[in-house]
Amino acid sequence: MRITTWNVNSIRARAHRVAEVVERDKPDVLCLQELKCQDHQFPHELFEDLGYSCETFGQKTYNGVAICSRLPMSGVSRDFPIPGDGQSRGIAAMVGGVRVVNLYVVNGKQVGHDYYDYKLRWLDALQAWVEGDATPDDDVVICGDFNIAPADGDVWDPARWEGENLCSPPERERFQRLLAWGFTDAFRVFHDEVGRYAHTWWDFRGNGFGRGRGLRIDHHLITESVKARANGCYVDRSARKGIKPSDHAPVTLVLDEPDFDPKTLRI
DNA sequence: ATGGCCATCATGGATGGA
Repeated sequence: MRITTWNVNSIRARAHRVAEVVERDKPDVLCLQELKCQDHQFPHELFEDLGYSCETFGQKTYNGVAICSRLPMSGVSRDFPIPGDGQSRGIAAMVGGVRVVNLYVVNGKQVGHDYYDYKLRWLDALQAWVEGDATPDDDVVICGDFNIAPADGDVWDPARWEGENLCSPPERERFQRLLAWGFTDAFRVFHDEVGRYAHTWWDFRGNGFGRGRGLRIDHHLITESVKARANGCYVDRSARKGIKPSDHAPVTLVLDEPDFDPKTLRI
């Protein structure tokens, strides 16, 4: 089973780019963030034609998440970890015996901003939600846009980013708290490299992608039982190239494929 | 360089992204 996470930065603006990747890679599960549309505006027909059914949790203009699957989904949850906050940032479903949780973590804007405080509260609520929803013995994958670069090796210029939003100690501590509970950062199971092939997001401004100025902020967190089935995790940098790309690249977790080469890179 | 780029919105400058 392959589970892809991708912040598409508007599904309507990105429909063709998403279809291109999906047709080529055919992931079993596709977790999307930043739909930037309401449920009725989501391109369900496009995904049906590609062989997927989609559960969406949309919102006008901002946020919005969806899980699209080639396999049957059940037990769909929406509107967590802070129900009723009007922000569509969490959706989860059972797929192939795995609890797949798709998150669009609050960006935070800037350390000290109200949005940053909300980010930390949101991450605290996420921790509580996880602890109430699952145990470390369950088969759980939490994936999505975490808006956190966990370590300096995930940042193109750690000195320039030191203490900044996406890299600040308080948010990194919250990421570590999820690991302490029982999750593993799947990408780091298979890759110890730093630099451009370990990044998932590049700023549109100043040709950040072309200059290798990226961060790794999109992740799969997996419990031990899922880790035992994991054979790889790769970033598809090719999706960041070409006409009107998202500023994020898709990241794919590979399960139950013992012949998959874990050093696979999509340049 | 207190910026740059991009998507959205009862369409044009504000908002949010990261």
